[in-house]
Amino acid sequence: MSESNVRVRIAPSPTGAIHVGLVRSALYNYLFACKHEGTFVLRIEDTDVERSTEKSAQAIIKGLGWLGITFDEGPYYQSQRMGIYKEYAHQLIQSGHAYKCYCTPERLAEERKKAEAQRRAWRYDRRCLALSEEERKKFESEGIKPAIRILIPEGSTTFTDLIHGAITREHKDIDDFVILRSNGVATYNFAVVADDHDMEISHVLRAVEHISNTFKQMLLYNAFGWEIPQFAHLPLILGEDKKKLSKRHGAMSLEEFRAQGFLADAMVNFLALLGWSPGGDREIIPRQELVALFSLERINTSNAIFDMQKLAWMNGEYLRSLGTEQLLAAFKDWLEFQKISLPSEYSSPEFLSRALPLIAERSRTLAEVYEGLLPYVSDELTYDEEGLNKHFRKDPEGAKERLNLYREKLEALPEFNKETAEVVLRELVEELGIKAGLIIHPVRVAVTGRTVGPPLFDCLELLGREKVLERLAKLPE
RNA sequence: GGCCCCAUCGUCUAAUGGUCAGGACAUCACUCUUUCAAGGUGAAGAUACGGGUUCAAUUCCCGUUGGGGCUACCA
Repeated sequence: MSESNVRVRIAPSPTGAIHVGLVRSALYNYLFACKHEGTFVLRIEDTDVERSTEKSAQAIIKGLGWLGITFDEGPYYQSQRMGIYKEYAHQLIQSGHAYKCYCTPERLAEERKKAEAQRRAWRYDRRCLALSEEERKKFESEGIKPAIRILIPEGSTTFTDLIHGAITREHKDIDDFVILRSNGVATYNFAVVADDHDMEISHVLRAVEHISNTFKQMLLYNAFGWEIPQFAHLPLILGEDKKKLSKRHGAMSLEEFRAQGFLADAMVNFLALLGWSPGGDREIIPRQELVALFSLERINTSNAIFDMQKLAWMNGEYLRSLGTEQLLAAFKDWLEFQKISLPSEYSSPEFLSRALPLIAERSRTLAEVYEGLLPYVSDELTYDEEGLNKHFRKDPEGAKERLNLYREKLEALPEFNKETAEVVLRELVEELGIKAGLIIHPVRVAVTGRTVGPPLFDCLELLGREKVLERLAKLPE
């Protein structure tokens, strides 16, 4: 397969939230396709009619689109290819590679249970392989619909994984697995092979849990006489408890990350480095460079634990690197995603372009930016307990007096801005012969409710004189 | 149980048959500073264990242990 014919795919089941494992697989496929100017196909595995929804399929497209991961082809839907699978399955019976099985699920389950009790591996015993025409007729007349099983030949199968190297498995360890259920619906391994063949997939990049499926799938390719794609099995992403990521891990869906205010570029950068490295010490790598640097050979073999702390750090790096305009756009996008609207007087670019950079500088996520913005856009202040204790309750009268003096100076100012606000504060400090902190800290608590935030005089300017005077007059208890 | 995959600081990782085993996140200290961030400086912290091969192994081989995956008429 020449590199110009690279065709890759992801094949998610549309059954709920978008898992970061899927996102990472999608990203690697995407990077690989971009790098080789190949084609990236989306295939929706919706054969599980009970759980699959079109809404979920759309969410996958939208979510990956947010990250800038886009498809060249598809989505194809497996549910629309049922007839094809059926035809292929019968083709395999014709050629002697598959056979009908009338065994009841109950009998199979029982045999399996028995084997387990004896600590013995259970393989299908091929009871239906040598059925006579008569016996078959009898089952059919009883209304029993057969499943179709593949006939696994003797021997062993080896493939060269692009990440792990050669892997071998003995056929005696593989069951004559069902390819078409008695209800006529293809099983996963069968549909995957039919699809990957029909869609001319050249490289299958998927999670390492599929290694054992690979042998089954290769047996199917061989039975059809089809060309076998290359395989690369990606290491797993584990939760902080070192367990495979699952619903237990809570906030691990793409939507959740977005809701928490992570940036698409940071997510992409972080995920790219979780299981792959370009070598050397680089950490912050823009998208275009990821494409240029990406290679299968440098994908790691061992599983990786998802480190929220590092993601948060990286997101902060990206957040701080944003220009004012980009920051505004990202923030508005986030507000919209969260269905939050700011009071109209505070949603102007004029105000936000002054406020956001000050706050973003000390934030790691857009949710934190919003949190930091609250004192400036909301009429209600909640005072930080620690701040009250530290700056008011120790000496209530003194604090009140100092703040009143400062308030008077601000009120008398011919022009109110951060420079003049600082000048009069320095004056006052000089007059009283005290340290600046004795005024600065209580003022910050009085006007923002908090002990932390942007430099005080920036805060004052942002709030505007009216609001500052009002909040200084209404001191917290 | 059977089969398969994996193993460098707490975490993500780099590196080489000969290195003081490097970087980043997190942690701690110092610094900067009106607070908080950010920044700067520094500290602590890893080749799982046991055998080989070799002048030399973290690197190659085997085993042990540990972790993970699969073992369905789920995907």
